[in-house]
Amino acid sequence: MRLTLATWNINSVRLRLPLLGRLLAERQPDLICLQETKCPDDKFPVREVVGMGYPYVALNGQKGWHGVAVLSKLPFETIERRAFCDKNDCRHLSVTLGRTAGLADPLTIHDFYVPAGGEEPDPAVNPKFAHKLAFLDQAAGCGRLAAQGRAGRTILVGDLNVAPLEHDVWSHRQLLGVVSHTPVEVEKFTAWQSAGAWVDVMRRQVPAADKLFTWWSYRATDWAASNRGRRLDHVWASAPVAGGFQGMEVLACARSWDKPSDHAPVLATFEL
DNA sequence: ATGGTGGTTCCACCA
Repeated sequence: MRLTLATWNINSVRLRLPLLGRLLAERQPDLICLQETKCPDDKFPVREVVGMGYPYVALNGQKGWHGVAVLSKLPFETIERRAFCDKNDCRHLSVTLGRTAGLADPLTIHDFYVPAGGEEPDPAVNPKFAHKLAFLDQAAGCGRLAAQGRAGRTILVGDLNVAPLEHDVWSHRQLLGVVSHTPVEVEKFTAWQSAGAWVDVMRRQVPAADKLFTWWSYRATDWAASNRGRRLDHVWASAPVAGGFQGMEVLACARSWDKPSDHAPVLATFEL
């Protein structure tokens, strides 16, 4: 069975519902993981999403900010929401597809929204950066998650808010001191990836020496002309799933849609 | 050097 999944930091699902409709109509992924929905669960546009052909909806949202959601054409066996750093932030959601989705062996999909970390890359003076580092440590230290990466059929996606490789940013040298690309974050991010032996499938397709971005700041006058991007959104797969990886695409054109998110959707296809 | 949210409806806080 072929499964296409998408991940997208949509930066307000209610404001960008028409863009979500366009993405789903044009690309028809089997499942999409959203981040920064900025929407409490009781205000989520479920009816509209069902009308777009996605009858299965899992939500972990809150008022104002953060928030993740999984929309699917295939039914879920289970839904889980995990809290990190003893906060009630809505930053994680996982679903399992199984027999009812036509899969003999279950597949678990994790949707993460890692804290951005603020401006100042010093945990001693910036509690948001301290929170980001603690979150990465906790994610890396989560034994169940690591076990799913090492032994299970699992995919982990989301806005992980770290650009780990030199060519995941427009200028490695100029961003070494900028939150998202600092050595301390990259070290913790890599430790998380190693703990679960996760395969970075985006980089399986695009060599590490080539630039690869998923996010472009709103602050640039012309995002495409300056192309000062970063790869903040990721698709990780456990080895058995990565073995069936068919390809991925960063839908950079969505960054030029009317009233866009500052993140582009990423689509990935697997033969399961 | 922009954009979204929510309450202070213009401004703080977050990304």
